[in-house]
Amino acid sequence: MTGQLNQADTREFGRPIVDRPEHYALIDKLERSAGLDRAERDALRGALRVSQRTLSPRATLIDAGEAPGEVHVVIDGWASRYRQLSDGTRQIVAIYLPGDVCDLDACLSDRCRFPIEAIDTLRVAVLPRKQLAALTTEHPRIECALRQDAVVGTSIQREWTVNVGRRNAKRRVSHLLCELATRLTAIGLGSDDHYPFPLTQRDIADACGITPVHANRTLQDLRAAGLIALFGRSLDIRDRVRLERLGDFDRRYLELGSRGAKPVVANGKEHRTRELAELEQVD
Amino acid sequence: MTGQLNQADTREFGRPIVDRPEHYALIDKLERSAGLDRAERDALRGALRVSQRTLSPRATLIDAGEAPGEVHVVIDGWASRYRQLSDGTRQIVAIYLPGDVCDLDACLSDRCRFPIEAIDTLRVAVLPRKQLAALTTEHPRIECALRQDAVVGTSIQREWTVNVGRRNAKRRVSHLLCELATRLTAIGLGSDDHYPFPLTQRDIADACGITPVHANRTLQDLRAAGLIALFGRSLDIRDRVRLERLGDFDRRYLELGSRGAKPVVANGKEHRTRELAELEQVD
DNA sequence: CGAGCGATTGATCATAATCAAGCGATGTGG
DNA sequence: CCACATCGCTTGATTATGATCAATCGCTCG
Repeated sequence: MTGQLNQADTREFGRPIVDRPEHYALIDKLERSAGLDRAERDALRGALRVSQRTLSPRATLIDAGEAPGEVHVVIDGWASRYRQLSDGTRQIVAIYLPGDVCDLDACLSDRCRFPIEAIDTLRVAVLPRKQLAALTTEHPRIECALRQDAVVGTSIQREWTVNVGRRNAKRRVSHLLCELATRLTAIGLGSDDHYPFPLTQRDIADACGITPVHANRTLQDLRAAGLIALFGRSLDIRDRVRLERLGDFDRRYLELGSRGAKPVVANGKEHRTRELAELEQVD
Repeated sequence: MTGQLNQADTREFGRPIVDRPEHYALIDKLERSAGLDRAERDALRGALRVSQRTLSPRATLIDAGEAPGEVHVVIDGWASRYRQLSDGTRQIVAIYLPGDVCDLDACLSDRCRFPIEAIDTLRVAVLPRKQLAALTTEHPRIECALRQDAVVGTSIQREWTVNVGRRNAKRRVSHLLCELATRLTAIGLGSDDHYPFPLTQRDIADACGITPVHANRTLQDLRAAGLIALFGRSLDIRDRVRLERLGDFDRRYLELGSRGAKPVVANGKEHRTRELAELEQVD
C-alpha cells in the first residue's frame, strides 16, 4: 500500500525485477492470441530461460553491422530500434516492450542495419537460431503464433511510416502514446489511463520525426488540452477518447485476433467534417 | 531496334506483356540470393502459373478490411500499398515491383489494414494459403529463400520510416528514386541510369509524405541540379553518385547476400562536414 | 468539343526547425 | 561537502521548409 511512497527500491516499471522471472509476457501474449497447451508453454518458458542478458539503460543490444545469428525476446524493460543518420539525427523505427520479439527473422540477415539499444534497464532472452528452429519444429503451433505476432509487428511498422509521413506533431505524439498504452495494457503493464514511461522527450522526438524542442512544446499542448499528464517516468492519460481521435488511432490493429469490425473509413471522406470539428479544440 | 519508336503496341515497362509469361522475376531473384535447383524452380514456376490476375491501372488488388487468405506475387507492373487517412491524405507505405511478394504472412491476418492497388497495368500470381504451405513444406529451401526476401522487405519498410521521418523533401525523393533504381536493376528492368517510371507526382508525394505541389517543385530542383531527367513515363538518372549521396542511400541494404562491407557511420559524426559540404550545391 | 487528369506556377500561410539561453535535479571528484 | 559538469526539460526569438489556395496549361479520351 505504501508502494507509491518508497518506490526507490522496487520501482522499475512499477514492479520489481527479479532474477529469472517466472512470468513471461511473451507466453501470455501467445496464450491469448493462439492458445497454447501445457507442453508448448513449458517448451517456450524453457527456451526463454536458457540464456538471458541484462543491459544498463542506453546500452546497445545489437550494433549496426553485426550479424546476430540469434533472436532476442524482451523480458523486462523497453528497447528501441533506430537509425543513426549521417547528419547526426536519429530516427527510432520501433519500440520493443516486454513480450516483444525483436524481429523473428533477424537471424537470417547478415548485417544489422538498425541497431537496438536499451531505453532503461533491459532484460532479454537470447535464442540462438538453431535453438529457435528446434523449438518451432518441435512445436509448430508456437511457430505459427510467433508468425502471427510478427504480422502485428509489420503492421505497427507501417503505422509508424504513416505516422511520421502524414500527421502533424500533435497527432504523431498522440498516436505514439495511444499505441504504447494499448500495447502495455495488453501485456498487463499499464491500464487504460496510466502507464510507466521511461522515454525521454528526445526519444519521443526521435520516434516521431520531430525535434526535441518541438516534442516538448507538443507535450505541453497535449497537457494544456487536458489529454495527458506526464510526471517524470509515469504517464497519465486524462482523455483517452480525444487522444485516440487526435492521433487517428485505431486500437484494433494491435488485436490480431479480433473479429467483426469493419473499416471506419472507406474512401476517406465520410468522417471528415465531424472529426475535424471535434479536433478544433486542440489542433 | 525500332522498339523505341513504335512502343505503343508493346510498351509496358519497355517489354511486352504476354499471356502467362515464362519469365518470373521472383524466380530470378531467389535464384540469385539463395540458388535453386531445377525441381525448386519448376515447383515455383508451377505455383506462380496456376492462378493469375490482371488489373487495370489504379484498380485495387486487396481492399481495406479484407482477409485475403492468399499471397500475391507481382509478375508484371507496379503496385502500391497505402493508408487512406480520414483527412483525405494518403500515405504509400510500400511499392511492389515485379518479383515482389506482397507480404508473405499477409494470409495470417484477418483484416487488411493497408490496401494494395495497381499503379499501372498489373499482373499478379495468386497463391492460396494452403498451396503456399504445400509448396514450402515440399521445398523447404524455397521457404527459406522467401523468408530471406521478406527480411529485405522489412528492412525497406524501416528505411521508409526513416525517409519520411528524418529527411527533407529533396532527400526523400532522391532516396526513393535510388531505391527504385536499385531494385529495378536487380530484376533486370532498369539500368544504372535509366528506368521506366509509371508513378505520378502524386504517387511520389504520397510515398514521401509531402504534397503533390511540393513534389513537383522538388523534382524541378533535382532536374535543375542535373541529377535526374524525368520525361513522361521514363526516368533518367544523370548523376547517380550525387543522387545517392543526397538521398543518403546505401544500396547494400537491398543486397541481402553481400558480404564484407562495414557500416559507413558509427556514431553519426565523422562524415558530417564533408558530406554536407558536397551537398551545398543542391541542398 | 468538353471533361478530366497530371503537371506547373505564383502568392501566402503555418508548422516545425534552429539558435540560444536558462533551470532544476543528479551525480562526481577534489 | 561543495564546486562543477551533465542531463533532461523549458522558454523565447527567428528562420525555413513545406502546406495551402488558386489558377493555368497541355494532353488524352469519350
